Amino acid sequence: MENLSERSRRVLYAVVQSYINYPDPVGSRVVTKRYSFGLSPATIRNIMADLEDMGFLRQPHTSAGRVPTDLGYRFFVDSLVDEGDYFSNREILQDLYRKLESLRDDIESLLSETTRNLSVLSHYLGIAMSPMPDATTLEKINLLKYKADKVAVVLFTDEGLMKNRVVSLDADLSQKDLNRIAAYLNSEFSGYTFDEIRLKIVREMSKEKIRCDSLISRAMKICSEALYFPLSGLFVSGLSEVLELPDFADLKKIRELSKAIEDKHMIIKLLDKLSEFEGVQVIIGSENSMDEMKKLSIVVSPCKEGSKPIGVVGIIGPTRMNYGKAIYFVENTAKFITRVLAGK
Amino acid sequence: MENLSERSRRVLYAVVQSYINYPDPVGSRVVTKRYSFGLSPATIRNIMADLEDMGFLRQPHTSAGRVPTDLGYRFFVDSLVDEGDYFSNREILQDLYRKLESLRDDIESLLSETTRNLSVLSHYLGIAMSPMPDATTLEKINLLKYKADKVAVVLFTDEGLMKNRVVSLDADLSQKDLNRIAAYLNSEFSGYTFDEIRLKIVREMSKEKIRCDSLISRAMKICSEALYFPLSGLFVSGLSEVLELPDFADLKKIRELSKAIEDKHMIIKLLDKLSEFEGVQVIIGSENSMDEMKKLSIVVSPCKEGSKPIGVVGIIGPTRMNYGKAIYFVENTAKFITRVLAGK
DNA sequence: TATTAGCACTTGACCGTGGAGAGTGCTAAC
DNA sequence: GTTAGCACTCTCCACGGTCAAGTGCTAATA
Repeated sequence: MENLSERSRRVLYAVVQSYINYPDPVGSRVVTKRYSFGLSPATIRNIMADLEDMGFLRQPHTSAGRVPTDLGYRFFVDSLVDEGDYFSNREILQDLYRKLESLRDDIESLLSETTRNLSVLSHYLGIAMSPMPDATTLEKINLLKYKADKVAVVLFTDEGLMKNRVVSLDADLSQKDLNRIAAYLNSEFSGYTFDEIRLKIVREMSKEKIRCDSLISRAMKICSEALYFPLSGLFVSGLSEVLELPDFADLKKIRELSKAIEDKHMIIKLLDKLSEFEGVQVIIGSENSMDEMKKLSIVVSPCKEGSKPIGVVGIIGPTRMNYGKAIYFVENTAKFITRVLAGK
Repeated sequence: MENLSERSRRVLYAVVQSYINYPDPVGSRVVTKRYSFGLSPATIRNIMADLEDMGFLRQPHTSAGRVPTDLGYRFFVDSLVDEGDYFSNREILQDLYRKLESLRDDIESLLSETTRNLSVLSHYLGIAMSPMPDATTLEKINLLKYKADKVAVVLFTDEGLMKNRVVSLDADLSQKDLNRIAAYLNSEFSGYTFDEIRLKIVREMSKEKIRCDSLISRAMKICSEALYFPLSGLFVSGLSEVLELPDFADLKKIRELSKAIEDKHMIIKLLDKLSEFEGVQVIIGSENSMDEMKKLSIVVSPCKEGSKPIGVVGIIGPTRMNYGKAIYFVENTAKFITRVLAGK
């Protein structure tokens, strides 16, 4: 990448730019016309041939123009300087954030509305994930009696998230009993991550088999059931937006896409991995290790409170994506969510 | 419909049956071959022409076979007697229900897994909706202190549903205060539907302006905020299943479909209307008043406890749907959900 | 009178052809 | 090093002709 001449860079940049704006392979003529180089098409052709040899461009077929490879996009994204030509969007975003702010106490709605809005603005898929329960720490646990043999377990996490589950009991405990159990659980588990708590429970339970203190073992049982969360909260929206793009004009690609976004486990795994890093990240096509995503690009940013991840927002689209815009939206939205969740 | 001869009925039935199994327009020949009438194709042609005049069939183009109209499907569905040739599915369903039973305490997961399974079994879209909060009645309300200025409101409804919301306060109330407020709210609102409660709140609040008892007005404020639910829980899944069908082979239809299922409000409105009725209902194509659904069919059944709706499950697919199978699945699944939620 | 055989007709699907257009690589000239 | 010119390649699309399916109609038949 370093051995690219300034001129070659500019050509590559122009090709990517043009292809992002118009979904047609770009030929040497349009490069000279749309981007005023002082060069003839023939010269550009030579440069483009070089860029192809280096793996930045490719030709769909012999007599077509060139299209960026994933490597080409990578170069483009890396050399993308924030040009700030999205100021026109700034006000739209501000407006949007004002509206979303009212959902600050309902993280599920907040994220789901956020993805919807991200998808409408960007015309790609909007995604968001609330933090993985495993990595978050328990602040407080409450037990509420509910019907004769059921108890509602309400969990508060340190980042303002609330989870709840109903657990069936094998006996009819009074609210007083439950309060005692809750107090015990709080003294044992408060401040630990859910992962740690699960471990502790396993250890305790094996001990309990011997001592068989019914209150404690009951407490453990309730807790271990309550900690079973089927899925982290994942929100994806904007399929109909994406279907309007020429990139998904044929049935095969649509099927791939729909399979990809139905496989929530895969996306969660992916986002979870990405949530550890700092700032906006761009994963382009084949850079992605997940097979289903090898023809898509992802722009994500974790929302962090200090160094602790408290969620992820992002955009999924074709590799031919307007990365500048996507990064701008994701970056600002992540900041907004961080502010709302952590803030005040 | 009554003036149809037995013979015509049989032909119509055969056409629908054949078209449901093979997505090609059916001609007079296949009717005679696949369904052993003692008649020649020519005779069948005459009958089919009559059926077309009566609006049960139509021709995609002059030299193609016939395809049922929505009216044709309607006839088919209405004269569908439960033939019980789905016994082979009975065991699959039993297995499935056994697995789902473990989710009995988590209505969200239960419904979401149910739709996923319905879609895989039927190859259509599986849908489910938890009851509309408006029509359900409050059993108990709990307030839990959470951070300095926030309170978690946990609502139990009579049908085993639990909803919760975090509400911000303008003052730092102790848990004791909250308990008093909760007790007051329970005494006032327990046993009423959320709709009624909303009304009562509005009335109370206007009175309170004058009397200005701060506890009560605070209670009302908390309650009214907590009662704002953004959406009833709607679950739709199986898009990738549906995309395999020949009925959604072209881009335009896929776009329509994806728009339709992204418009959750529309579906909720629709299901809500349908949840009032008894038993399995089939809405075929243009019978549906919603524009987005005019090319789709819906098979739904409410889950009821006594006369009170506690949810809806169903299937959405093309009008060329295997209605027998769909009805069988929906009927049994609705019974299962009813049993799980109401039961025991 | 109801049914059927026969036939002409219509239509969409399929397939090869051929021209237009776009874009290339190469060569030779500047 | 750059560029004009040119032959070449490839896709796209419109055209036309054949094929098969299925129809409606008419006349013959039971």
